[in-house]
Amino acid sequence: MTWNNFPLDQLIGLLCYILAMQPKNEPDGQKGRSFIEEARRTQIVAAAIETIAEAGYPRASMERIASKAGISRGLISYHFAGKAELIREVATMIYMDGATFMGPRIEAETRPPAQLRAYITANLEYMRAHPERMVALVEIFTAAGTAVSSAPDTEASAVEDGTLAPLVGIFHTGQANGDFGDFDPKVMARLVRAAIDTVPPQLSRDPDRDRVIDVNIAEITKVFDRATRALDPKEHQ
Amino acid sequence: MTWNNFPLDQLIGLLCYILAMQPKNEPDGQKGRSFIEEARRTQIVAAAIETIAEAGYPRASMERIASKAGISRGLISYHFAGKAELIREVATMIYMDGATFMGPRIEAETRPPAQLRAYITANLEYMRAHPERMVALVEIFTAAGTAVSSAPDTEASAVEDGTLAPLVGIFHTGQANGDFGDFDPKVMARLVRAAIDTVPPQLSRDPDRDRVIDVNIAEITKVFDRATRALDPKEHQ
Amino acid sequence: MTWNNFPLDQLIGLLCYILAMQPKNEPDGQKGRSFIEEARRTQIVAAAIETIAEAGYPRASMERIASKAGISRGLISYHFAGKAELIREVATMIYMDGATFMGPRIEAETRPPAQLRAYITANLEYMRAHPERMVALVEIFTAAGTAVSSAPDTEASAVEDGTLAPLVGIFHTGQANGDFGDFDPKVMARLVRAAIDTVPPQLSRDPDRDRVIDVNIAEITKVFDRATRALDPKEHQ
Amino acid sequence: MTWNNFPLDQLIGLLCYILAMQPKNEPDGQKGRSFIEEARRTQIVAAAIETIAEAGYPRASMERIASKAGISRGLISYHFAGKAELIREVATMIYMDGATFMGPRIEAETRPPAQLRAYITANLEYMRAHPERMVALVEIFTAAGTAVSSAPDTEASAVEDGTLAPLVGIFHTGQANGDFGDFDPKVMARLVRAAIDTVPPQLSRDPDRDRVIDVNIAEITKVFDRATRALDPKEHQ
DNA sequence: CATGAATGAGACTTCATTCAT
DNA sequence: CATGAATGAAGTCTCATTCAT
Repeated sequence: MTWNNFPLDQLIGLLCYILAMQPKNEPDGQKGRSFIEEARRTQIVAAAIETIAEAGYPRASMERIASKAGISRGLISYHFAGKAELIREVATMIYMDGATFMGPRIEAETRPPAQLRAYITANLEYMRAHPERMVALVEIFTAAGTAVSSAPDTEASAVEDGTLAPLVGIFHTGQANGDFGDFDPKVMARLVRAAIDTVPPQLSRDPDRDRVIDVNIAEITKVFDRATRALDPKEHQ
Repeated sequence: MTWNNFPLDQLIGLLCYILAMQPKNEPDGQKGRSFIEEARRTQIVAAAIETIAEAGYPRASMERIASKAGISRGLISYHFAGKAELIREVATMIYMDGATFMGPRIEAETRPPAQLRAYITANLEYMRAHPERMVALVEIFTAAGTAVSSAPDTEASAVEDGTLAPLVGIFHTGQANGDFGDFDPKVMARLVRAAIDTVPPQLSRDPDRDRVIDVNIAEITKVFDRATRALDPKEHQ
Repeated sequence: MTWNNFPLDQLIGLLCYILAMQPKNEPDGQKGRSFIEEARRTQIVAAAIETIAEAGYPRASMERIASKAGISRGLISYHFAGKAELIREVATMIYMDGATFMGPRIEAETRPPAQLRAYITANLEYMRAHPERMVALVEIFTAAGTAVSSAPDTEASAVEDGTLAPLVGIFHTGQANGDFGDFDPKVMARLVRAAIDTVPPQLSRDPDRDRVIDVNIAEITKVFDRATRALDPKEHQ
Repeated sequence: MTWNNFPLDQLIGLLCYILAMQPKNEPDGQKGRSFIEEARRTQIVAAAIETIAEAGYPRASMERIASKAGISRGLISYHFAGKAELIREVATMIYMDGATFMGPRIEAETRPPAQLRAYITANLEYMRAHPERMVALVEIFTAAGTAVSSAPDTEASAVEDGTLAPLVGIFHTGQANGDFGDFDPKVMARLVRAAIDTVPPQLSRDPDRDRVIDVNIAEITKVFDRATRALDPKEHQ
């Protein structure tokens, strides 16, 4: 089982849900987009990330994003059907990039406990490399998340399922082979994500980014190592 | 040391931080308020909680809150100095009520590990009783938190410190007497809170509230029981 | 000709115009008002004067006036048909009181030039005694004056005529007996009033009230003494 | 010393005070403004002047100004950062234009008494040409002046100093060379301005604009000519 | 492909006024 | 006679979006 295939599929599933959240659905998005258009979209998404990370989602108006990108408001509307699509693009881009960054690191491990540690560590290392991206993502998922979700049971749950899928997969495998103890995989996955999502706000507050990352890697991996491992001494180590 | 005094003091410390976030600080606020006024304020706060829980903080406009309460926009302005004061009241009310609910349950336990379990359990039992309150509180602390935080190191950190103080206290005590192992109390407290704050969104999505609460109580207490306890000598190293 | 009768008549004429500016015209106002009612009205008017003088007319809301008086908003509405009537009462009260204060001082002089000096001096001495009243009056006549005047030629002109009448009378008399030179009495009266109305804003700015009053009395009387007196050396002195 | 340089500098000083009254101070404002934008700004400023002159400052809401200009409310916000900036622009525009109009006329005179007459005459001639502008300006400086002034000694005094500076300069020069007698230059300047500011309200009331202007030019110049000139030796004492 | 002018909805607040008690 | 609860209008501002150029 390669990580590259497994979770990326799941992520793409997630992204389809995200994309499906808005009615205006361009044919695919990968099709007839010129080079310039793609470059502009990338530039705008980058500006949006910076703006959201610095000013917070509620203050990230199209105007602010545009001026951060050095372009006009209208140009954003030209390239994106609306603010919702832009935000979706931001989330998608960060997810895809994050998966590319984290995938190999998790794939490098063979046993589920090590994969879990790698998952946590890779997430936080990605934050160390791109703090503004993760800050932005958390902003979007908190501030914008509830604002967007209107049909409670459908979309939001699906998005969550997609987000948690990689972790749930690790837990299932580990429980099957006895590396992990007995717990609800989905609930545990949610706790891991919540723990990881604890970090971006700290990065906004604490200037010593490296220390924050290091401490949290140590503590979070330790917590979930203990929380998930099988209890029987014989099985352990 | 009774829990009644200890964490309530801490919570009041938190509330002072919350109140201090806004300049207009009435002498006490508890003074000459008529019965009708108090009733209206309570009604408006309740309507605000419902609105925030249902529509999310960003969509909880004064208009929506007013119409949920069946009153006019102006009446809210008559009873509250502004939206900020209303939101502060909502947060304060939930915190105070939550402290009243949870205090005795935590106080009933004498040893830190049991206090930690009681803290988690009491939080989630309170959510079972008042799910919309906790949804609203999380909305406020996420959506509004980032929106408000302009001075990075001052307010947000102070509010967080206040929120985490009771847990940090438990951890310090338990580490001192050997009940708990070695970990960073503040980071661990943040993880516990993050785990608990995982639940309100689930309540919005899953109609089977009791099952959600039960499962999460079981899993979260188990996770942090394992994560915090002192290592058995034979397991160590 | 006694000053007491002459200008007071004119002022009452002015006041009738002022009162006529608003449709709601109680029978007379002097009639069936109880003692308590009169006391309340006086108290409210005094609070309005203070509030306007301190906060400026635009900021002098009914709420602020009420709380300055230590009573409720509704009580003002009970005693006055509306804000317009209250403001009219304020203007009327100040005018009447000012006339009572200044009348005898002007009447004490027999020749028009001395009456003019007395008029100016008495006005400024009244400001020294009751600066807040004059500040309030100027506030009302500037900020509120234009806001109220809707029919250009009718009311505003009438009010102005009434205001200037005493001075115009002095000038007519003085020109008839040769004490004054040749000039347009109404225009000159307007200049005298404008000069006097220059002082209240200075009182708001300069804490040394006495110096301000003294300097202005000296300069303004000197200016209009020179400006109005007959030119022929023989007639002069 | 040319008048063109002297008072324009002073006026610019005044404008700096006005501009400094509001925190948001664009680098220059003269920079990259398109032709259309400049035209719209001019149109909006013109509409604001008309509205203020007709309805009075307190009734000159953004809505009224917009509908007078035949545009939407939002468009004003698009071109001006807020109402304060719009009003500042109005004041600035009138001042600059007035200075351009009046400067040469005053500069044409060499001796201070003639300059004073020219100052008064030019002011009133400008009112003849643009009565609504002066009405608006007086409205702003009275109604808005008191509304804005919160710090007594700072802004209001500074603005007043700037306004009076040109006249004070004339008086100082004239007193130094013996053309003027002994009086307080600042107080006298205030009286001259008050006299001039007497005229705009008359224009609102009297349809015969030319007569009003002519009479006031004659009377006001005469009054301050007499009031300021050095006393003839035989008249003295 | 890009701009920026323009709109209109919506949010928060202030305020004068009314009315039941 | 007095209170204070309540309303609704009006005002300023922000913002996403549309559209002519």
